[in-house]
Amino acid sequence: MDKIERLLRQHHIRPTAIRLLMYKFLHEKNVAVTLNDIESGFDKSERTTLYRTIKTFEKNGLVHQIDDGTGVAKYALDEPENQKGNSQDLHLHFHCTSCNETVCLTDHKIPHISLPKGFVTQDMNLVLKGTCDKCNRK
Amino acid sequence: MDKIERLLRQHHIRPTAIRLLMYKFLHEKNVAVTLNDIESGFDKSERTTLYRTIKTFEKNGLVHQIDDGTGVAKYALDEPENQKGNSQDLHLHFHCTSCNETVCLTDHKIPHISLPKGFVTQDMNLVLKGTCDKCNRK
DNA sequence: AAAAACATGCAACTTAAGTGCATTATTTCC
DNA sequence: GGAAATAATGCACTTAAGTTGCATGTTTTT
Repeated sequence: MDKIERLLRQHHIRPTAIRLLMYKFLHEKNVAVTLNDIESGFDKSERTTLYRTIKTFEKNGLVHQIDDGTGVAKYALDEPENQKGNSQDLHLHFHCTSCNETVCLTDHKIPHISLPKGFVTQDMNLVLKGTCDKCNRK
Repeated sequence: MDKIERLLRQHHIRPTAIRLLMYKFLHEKNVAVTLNDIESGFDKSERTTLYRTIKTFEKNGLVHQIDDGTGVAKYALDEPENQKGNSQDLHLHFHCTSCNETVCLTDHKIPHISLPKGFVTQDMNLVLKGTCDKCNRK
């Protein structure tokens, strides 16, 4: 409890009730969640607040937004190892078209790609799509 | 003119006036366009029609949709060499955060990526973000 | 030329994202 | 500790993109 509070403070986020709850919520999930997912998990609070909360988390480097091609933004906690270094976490994401879940594959880094002359890369986004381990076992 | 008509027919698309115009429009551009871009280029026609036209093109393998992270779907013509083979065109896209243009880098293929056991990949999406050659020259 | 199939245009709906502003809670500073 | 300042929350509303239903118009088929 104290631990989460300290973590939020480290990121310059005031640890309000909702924020603590949302952090726990995100922490329990091991998949990326949409704002709707979050909303469903919080009967208490209101969409706008949850929206602004996740945006605050994002701005302060606690979560990253994932664009998996479904057209809806998803969010996942930054892993601690990525939080330390200020290097951007260029891990890839896997989107399962069967269960619609998206997971971070944090230990799969995106390979370096050489571009035509004049292009400067600042960021990248790689999403693999297919069926995940859970769905393939069924 | 006839050439485009034949091309559409080859893709089982009836060559109506709007479709011919849209094909030309897409062909002239060398960047991916949004539905809004198309709309702006066609005072004549209506959003719904343009929407359905581009979707018809997509369904019949004439264009591919690109999700560059801006939250708006973009479309670009499939290159002829990709049309022949039925292998999915796994080229990558570059999105310029300065001019907001997105281009297909068709000769840059996405490298193979090995996944954890149980994951089966069917498709993938790689978008690099940064500044393009034109913007860097300015 | 009539029937069938398809394309187009208009209106309306859905969903997600985002903003303005009043109210409530938390810090800061004396 | 209490007042002022700052920030968080909740509600209503707006925007933007995508999408569908249906009536009308056009093309194809026979």
